Amino acid sequence: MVQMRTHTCGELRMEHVGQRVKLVGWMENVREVGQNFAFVILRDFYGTTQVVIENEALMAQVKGINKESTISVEGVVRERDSKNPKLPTGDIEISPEKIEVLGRCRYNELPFQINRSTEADEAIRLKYRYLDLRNPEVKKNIVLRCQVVAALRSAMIGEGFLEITTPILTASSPEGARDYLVPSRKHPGKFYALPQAPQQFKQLLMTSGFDCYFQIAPCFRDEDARGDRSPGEFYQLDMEMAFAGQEDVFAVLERVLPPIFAKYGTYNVASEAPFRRIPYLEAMDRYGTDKPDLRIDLELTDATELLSGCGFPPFEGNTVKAIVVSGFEGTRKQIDKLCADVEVQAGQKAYWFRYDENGEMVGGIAKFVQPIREQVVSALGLTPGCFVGLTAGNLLAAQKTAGVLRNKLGAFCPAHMDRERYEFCWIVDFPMYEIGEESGELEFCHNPFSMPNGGLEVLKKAAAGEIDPLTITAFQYDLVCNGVELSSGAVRNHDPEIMIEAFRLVRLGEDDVKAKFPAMYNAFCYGAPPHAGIAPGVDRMVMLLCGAETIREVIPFPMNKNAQDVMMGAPGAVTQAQLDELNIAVTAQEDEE
RNA sequence: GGCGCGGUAGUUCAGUUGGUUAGAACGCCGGCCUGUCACGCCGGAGGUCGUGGGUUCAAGUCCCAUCCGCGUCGCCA
Repeated sequence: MVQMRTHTCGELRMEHVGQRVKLVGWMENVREVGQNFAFVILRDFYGTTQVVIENEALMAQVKGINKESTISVEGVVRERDSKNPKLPTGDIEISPEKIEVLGRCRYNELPFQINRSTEADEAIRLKYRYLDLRNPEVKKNIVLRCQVVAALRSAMIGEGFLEITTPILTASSPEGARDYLVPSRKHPGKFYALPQAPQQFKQLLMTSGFDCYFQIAPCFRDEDARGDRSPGEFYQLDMEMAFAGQEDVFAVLERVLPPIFAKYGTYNVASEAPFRRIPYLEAMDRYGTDKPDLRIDLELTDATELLSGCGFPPFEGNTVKAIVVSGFEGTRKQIDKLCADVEVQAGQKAYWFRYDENGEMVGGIAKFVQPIREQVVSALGLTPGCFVGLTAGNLLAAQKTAGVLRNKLGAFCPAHMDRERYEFCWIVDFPMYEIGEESGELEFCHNPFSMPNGGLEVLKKAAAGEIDPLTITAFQYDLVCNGVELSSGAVRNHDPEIMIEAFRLVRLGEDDVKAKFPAMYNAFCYGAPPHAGIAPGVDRMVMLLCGAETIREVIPFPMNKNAQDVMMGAPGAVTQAQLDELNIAVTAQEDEE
């Protein structure tokens, strides 16, 4: 068989000069620099190689080929007259004898220029994703993703974990996000659901006696998108360990992640084990969020006692949080922009004043703090040149708004944020219960599978009214890196008795537990091991590693914000015959374009 | 669903208090050019200003409605 190529476009060097070679690739560019004299740039996955055209026949042929056609070039490698040190193959070029078109590009005008695709509108990039991905800059994120996934697999296997796949077609789960449903042909009126996570399956694997499980698992949730949340589907490094607790899970990821972040990351500094553990309440208090960016050295100060009575109406009777920024250099315009951004993102206003070089309170709400200047200076520890950002509201609103303000201030002040690093932390001790905003009643704060700290005893005390159920914490934890929530995990509740007691506090009985999670409840009645796990998001991890602005840059074929694949035309209409077979009647229809 | 920003040439954008024929860069087409590498120079084609109404002598520009995209909040056990 005749070889299609002898080399790739990235590998020819001076040592190959004189060899006869055959290259294939996309015709990226033609630079005509004289009559019957041109340079053709050939690109494949591995790189680019220059082909020099020096006679009338080949010139005529090349001029008849649209850019981005695939071609094969057969010729001799020779040293360049003028070398290009910027290119790995910049010392050589191909003097062709034969050029053949393999796949003609029928259009001389593309939707966007390949090497500038990242500048084009994202909707067009997604529609022509196969062209967008030809751009080496775009492609490299996907390549990185493959490398990271391979490294994660190899590290987890090295830790003694087994990769086990779990079903994609499964049962709808009553808790959590909205499910993607799949109709059942053989069972009219019944539906499968795509898993929101392999949660129940991995716990069943533990009950089956597999000791350490992991999976690069696809997860499906029908919820709206965000910059860091792809609609529809995403991947998790899902893992679970039997006869293990919180610290065992932490130890595994503390061994697995830092080397991968150090090797594949944009920044090569990553936190070392053990990562900082921050209780949930402390994180909210000091950073105003449960996913703090620890690269920012600013913290929240409570200024309620100091300022709620200062006469500024929004502070009256509210919690007030302050962020003191030393050495602040920002113009009035920049401060206004910052506060406006906070308001858009947090939905609440931020206020400010400055303690200037002359020891005067200036700007923003300065006139309210001027009368109590000395108390303010000593309580907040102000030094001349300090900026003070302020938020107010009920405790949670003041904290959350301050959390947003803290991130903006960090981004604005390089002196207070060393970007070039990966800062990990564990957020621990999440509350088990909360008062639901709509119901006004006690509800599970995160998920009902977590083991309460204190076990059965603490739940019974709460049921008896001896303690406030809101003070119960769960063995539930988040892994956070640079302000991004990488994953949630928990020590699971493996004891049916404790499970029933936990549900009883939210007014659900044993029957409800059995009805909602039949497989797990039944399985746990046959002797379950204590177990714990976690599931870091693969997409978000890769996003952090390559410094991408949106999660779509690390997904080969992402959907748009409205959960549509405009390239494939999904979701799309189906035939009446298909619907009939599934016993499905469509009651409303979107207008077709 | 709420709020914010945006939609003008193939692409990215500019377009003044409403006022002549809606511009630029890149791309495309043609010509010149024998060492380019973001090649260069000259010329050319290319527009339902998202869509529909309205105000006006006159609308890319002002008003109303609507569609689409992105961000954000809700949502994401």
